[in-house]
This record gives sequence, C-alpha cells and structure tokens, in this order.
Amino acid sequence: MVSGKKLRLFHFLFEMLEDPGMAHCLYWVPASVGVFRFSSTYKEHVAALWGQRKGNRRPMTYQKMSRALRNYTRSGEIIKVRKKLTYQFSGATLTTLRSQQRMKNA
DNA sequence: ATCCCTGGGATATTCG
DNA sequence: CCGAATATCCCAGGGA
Repeated sequence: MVSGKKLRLFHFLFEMLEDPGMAHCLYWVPASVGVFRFSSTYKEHVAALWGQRKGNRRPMTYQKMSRALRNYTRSGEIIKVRKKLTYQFSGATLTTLRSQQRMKNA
C-alpha cells in the first residue's frame, strides 16, 4: 500500500509540469496546447520519481513509463506527438486537469 | 552497425 | 473472483 488513493500517471506528469523546479526534465512546449516534452538527459529522473511515488519494487525507467504512456493512446488521455520525447494531453484530459488544479488552489 | 526512441503483445501485480 | 491501471518483460522497426 502506497497511500490509499490512486494517483494516475497523467496526473503525476501534470504535477511535474506545473512545478517550475522540474522544468529541466519535463516541460510544456510553447505554442501548442497540452503538448509537453521530456528532456533526453533527465527523462529517467522523471521515471524514477514516478516509480518512487508508486512505491514499485523495481526502479521505473523511461522505457517502462513510456509503455504506460502508449496505453493512453487507446483510452485517449494522452496522444503521441511525432516529435522526439513529445506527447500531448487530449483536450478533455487537459480541461479536467486544469479544473482540478483550480479547485486545489481555491 | 550502434544508440536511442517508438510501438505493442503477453503476462504479472496491486488494489478496490 | 473480477476488472482497471499500470508494471514488467521482450522483441521488432526506424532514424540519425
């Protein structure tokens, strides 16, 4: 048991993106709504943090985290952008994420 | 050819 | 026991 409440991968990534301190490893791509990119140098750090947050037995890697990201293609939360290490939240997912963020800050 | 990124099937695990 | 959401494993394809 990690904490009791489920934290989804896309929620975690959104949190990282909203944290200025994480900008060196994960950041929004200017000019495109909901598009973000991993730093090729620190992508493994983001994965490691995700694995720690979930309390996984074995360390999380970008390879495994990206596999989970590809599953979102089927469910529609996130789609892959043709550019390297770049993905995009679907409009609906982004709307949900942003509204939840407002409620938290209110 | 090598490295790195990408795509996805199969199976295991955790939790409600 | 069942299903959702990964987690883990693994292999293949493509581009610089």
